[in-house]
Amino acid sequence: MTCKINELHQNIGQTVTLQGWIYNSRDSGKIVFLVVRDGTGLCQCVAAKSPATEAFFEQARQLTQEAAVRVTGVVKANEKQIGGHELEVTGLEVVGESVDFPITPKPHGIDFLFKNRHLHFRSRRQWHILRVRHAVIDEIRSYFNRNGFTLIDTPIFAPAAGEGAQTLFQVDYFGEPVYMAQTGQLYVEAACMAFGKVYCFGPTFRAEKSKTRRHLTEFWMVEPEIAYAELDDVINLAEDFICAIIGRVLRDHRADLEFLGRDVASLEKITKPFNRLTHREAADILRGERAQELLSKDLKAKTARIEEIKKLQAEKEARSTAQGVKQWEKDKLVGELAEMKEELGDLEVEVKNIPHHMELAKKFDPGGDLGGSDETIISRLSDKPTFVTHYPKACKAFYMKQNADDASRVNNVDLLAPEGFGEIIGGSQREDSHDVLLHRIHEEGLNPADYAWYLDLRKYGTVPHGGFGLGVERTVAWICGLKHIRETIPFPRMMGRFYP
RNA sequence: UCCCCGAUAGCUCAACGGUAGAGCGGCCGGCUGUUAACCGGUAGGUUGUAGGUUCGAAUCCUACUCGGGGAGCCA
Repeated sequence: MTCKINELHQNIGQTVTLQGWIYNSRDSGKIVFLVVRDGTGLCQCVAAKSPATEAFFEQARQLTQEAAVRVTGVVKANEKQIGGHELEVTGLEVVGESVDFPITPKPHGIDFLFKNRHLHFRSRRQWHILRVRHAVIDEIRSYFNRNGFTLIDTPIFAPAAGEGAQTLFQVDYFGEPVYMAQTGQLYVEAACMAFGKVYCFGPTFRAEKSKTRRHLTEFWMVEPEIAYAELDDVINLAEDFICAIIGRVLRDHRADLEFLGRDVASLEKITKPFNRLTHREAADILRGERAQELLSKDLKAKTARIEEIKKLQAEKEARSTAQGVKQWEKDKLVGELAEMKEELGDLEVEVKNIPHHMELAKKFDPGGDLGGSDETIISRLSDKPTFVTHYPKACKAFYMKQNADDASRVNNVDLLAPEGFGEIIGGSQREDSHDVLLHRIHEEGLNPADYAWYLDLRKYGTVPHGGFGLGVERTVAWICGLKHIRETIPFPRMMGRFYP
């Protein structure tokens, strides 16, 4: 009987066959330990040399990393092992050999791992992350589906430049220039006038020349849009939606988060209501004492941590080269030293940047956009996500609804994830007045002819409406507590990386 | 577009301007409870590319390529 590793607990004492790949193997001459993975988990399979195992024992001893195997054996409960089980092997079939699998259980560099991404996500950490991604995407779809939204797929080839044309990938479309979509928003606006509540969900493309831990050139975005809605409705939807996603991951993927070392308690604090600040209030915070205090406290903590690491480094380095220390301990120390070196590098960059960020915050222009460091400051002030609303019109897109009380501001919202993870949602109420919208198109120097169909929406029964976009990878990075977004997508596309 | 850092064996890294090394992985051998197993042996290199300085360059200088991080911009 074939069986998946995550079903082993139902089969204790039974003889089952696992179909999988060798994750790691060890042998001591007369006993072989095979760690097998099958996509649902890991299981250690043990074969001791005996007349019963004679037929396959030598073969088992020579199995290499990632060889494909069918392993038959008796399921034993064993609390000490991964998953709490062990398989006592009674039969083995090699389905596919594996020669010189490049990714070993030892540390590798990022460049190497992502050049081998097609093999990299067989490893445990990546497997846990991509399972969380799956759950996040599944919850996104089911949240909207159970709340009366209709899925509207929007085109990837888009005719005109929406906003900043420099950030669009241009494609030759039978001799005409078209652009890879960087949002489906204009189209879902049309669709919500037909269906009331809609969402689109797919890949979007940005040609931003950004080489940072928060950027991909191809990423997935979900964009709900609702008719008869004002800014508060958009915010309430976003808040409820984020809680649903977090709740789902906490319910079904706690073990994945724990493997990743995520502080689950901080995710449990993500409950309604989130913080709400206007851009003006955010500006006051940034320019005030609170931001400076936060940053100088941060600076002190990080400087102290650097000293601590340096001390530890010296100790571990001495121990790792000392006489009579076992090789396994040296290996462990080398690994720890590599991690410390990385943390130290990060900390040094941050410590270098903090004074600059303090300056930026102090001099923050209340009429300008929030920069990356400003977002980080705001998002560190609380355990909960923070909505920042009513940005200056000048730094936002033409389609955002002009505020009724202050024409220099728009009814928009960004959601900043806590712990410094930054912006994961951008949204707004849309401009529903034909004349104001047309005026804004002119103001931005855009060609009204390109937006004729979009302006039509304001001519035939225009209503207040709005929506937002949520970046899937940034959300997954936040939930998993990852510092780099590239691990959250199976095949990342970044500046200078499009293989495999 | 700008700033900082890096490139040495398949991988992760060492090497004062003076003969290029270790660990892992591979291969061979040993070991009946291993957890990144361990022990012994073995193969493996045009030091990213092109110039320059020098008696002598992995090491110093210049340019380029590629990668990492950050600014701007953004989800």
